[in-house]
Amino acid sequence: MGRRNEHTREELREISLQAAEQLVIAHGLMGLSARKVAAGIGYTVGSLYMVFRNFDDLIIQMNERTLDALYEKLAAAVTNPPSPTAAIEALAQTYLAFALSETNRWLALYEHRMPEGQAAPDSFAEKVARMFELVQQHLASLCPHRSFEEISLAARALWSGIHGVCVLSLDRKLESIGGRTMQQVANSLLDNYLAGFVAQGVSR
Amino acid sequence: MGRRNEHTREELREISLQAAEQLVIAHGLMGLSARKVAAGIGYTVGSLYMVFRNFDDLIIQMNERTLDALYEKLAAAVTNPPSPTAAIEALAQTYLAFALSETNRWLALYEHRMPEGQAAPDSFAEKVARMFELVQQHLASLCPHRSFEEISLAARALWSGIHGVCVLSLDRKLESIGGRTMQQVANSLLDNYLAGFVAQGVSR
DNA sequence: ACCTGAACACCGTTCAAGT
DNA sequence: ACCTGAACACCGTTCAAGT
Repeated sequence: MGRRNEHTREELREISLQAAEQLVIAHGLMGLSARKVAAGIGYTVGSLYMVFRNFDDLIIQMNERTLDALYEKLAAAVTNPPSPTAAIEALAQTYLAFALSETNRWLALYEHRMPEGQAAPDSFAEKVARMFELVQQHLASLCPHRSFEEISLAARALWSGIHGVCVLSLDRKLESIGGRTMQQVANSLLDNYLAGFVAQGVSR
Repeated sequence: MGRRNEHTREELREISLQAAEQLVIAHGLMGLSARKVAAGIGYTVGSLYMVFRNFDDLIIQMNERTLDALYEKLAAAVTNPPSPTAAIEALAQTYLAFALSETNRWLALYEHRMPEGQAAPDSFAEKVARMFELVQQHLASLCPHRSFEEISLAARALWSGIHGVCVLSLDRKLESIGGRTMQQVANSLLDNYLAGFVAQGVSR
């Protein structure tokens, strides 16, 4: 057997990642397996290893696409913002909306963990950093007199906070009862933090 | 074979959960398997199903123990607090310290997901709610004139925020660079949020 | 009633063998 | 060079069979 050559390596990679995405969208990261991806594209499991180093590599590459899609939406949401505050609120709102509409793909971003010793590739870390800088940038516009240190700390705190709201809201297991929407909680976090941040110096 | 009767059902459950805990502490949730737990206690895999409905049930019960341990530390940290603000800061600090020292057990709490349709048992949700109420209680002391609605929203926002700081700090994959400690980021979140919350009305 | 051992249906990964 | 098919070492889960 062999030598079908219907697809180039790049095409094989492309349809594999598309198939993986569909499986995750439909059944979450737990519903994803190398064998199912292979079946979905009409190849044998073994052929995936021509294109991906291993299963984690496939997941990481799929997740990088999700990060790209998320970044596009975030960047689009803050082109020509009316004010720095509006920009930061738009970033938070867009992040929440993405987590809500693309839930399974978004969940897969942090459900997946690297094996014990290994770390995610630099390309992955860079895509995360790129999103983080978006927050930092508009926070710097809001408080031009603050030092880089202060801005980066605040950006990290806000970003972590909004992320935490998503995590706890979408994980039904950890979700504490009470009919709050993600948006309400996120707005509370954002507004009160920014009020404190603008009014007083950044803490200790 | 069979009828060894060395342990009662309750003892079997106990040593299984202890073995599971050890495996998670050593190698994370990914290093846990029913077969390894069985090997660790000197039984066959099948016998675990006398005590646990399935593998998820074992994990949930192990995680409930972690929640208990966490709750003990949180509750102990806020007996006779000098002030409501100090109490809230102590809760955050204790939560961070637990995540840092018991990292793999803490990570297992939210790395584990229920299968597609199922939800975690009520006992699990109750333990989460109990921790949440601790925050709510001391936030109410801080702002006695605020409505229950406002307090619960603020508690949820703060709790989510602190949780987000932990998540992003401990997940090496999503961690954005910058030499901030978890404590610094959490303090920024807490202090600025509380400053905003005390100063102005709770947002929109 | 308790526990085993084997079976079943799944995994990720490798690799000799075919074209 | 590409791809398969089978093998390997693992999974969670079930259950007839033994004591």
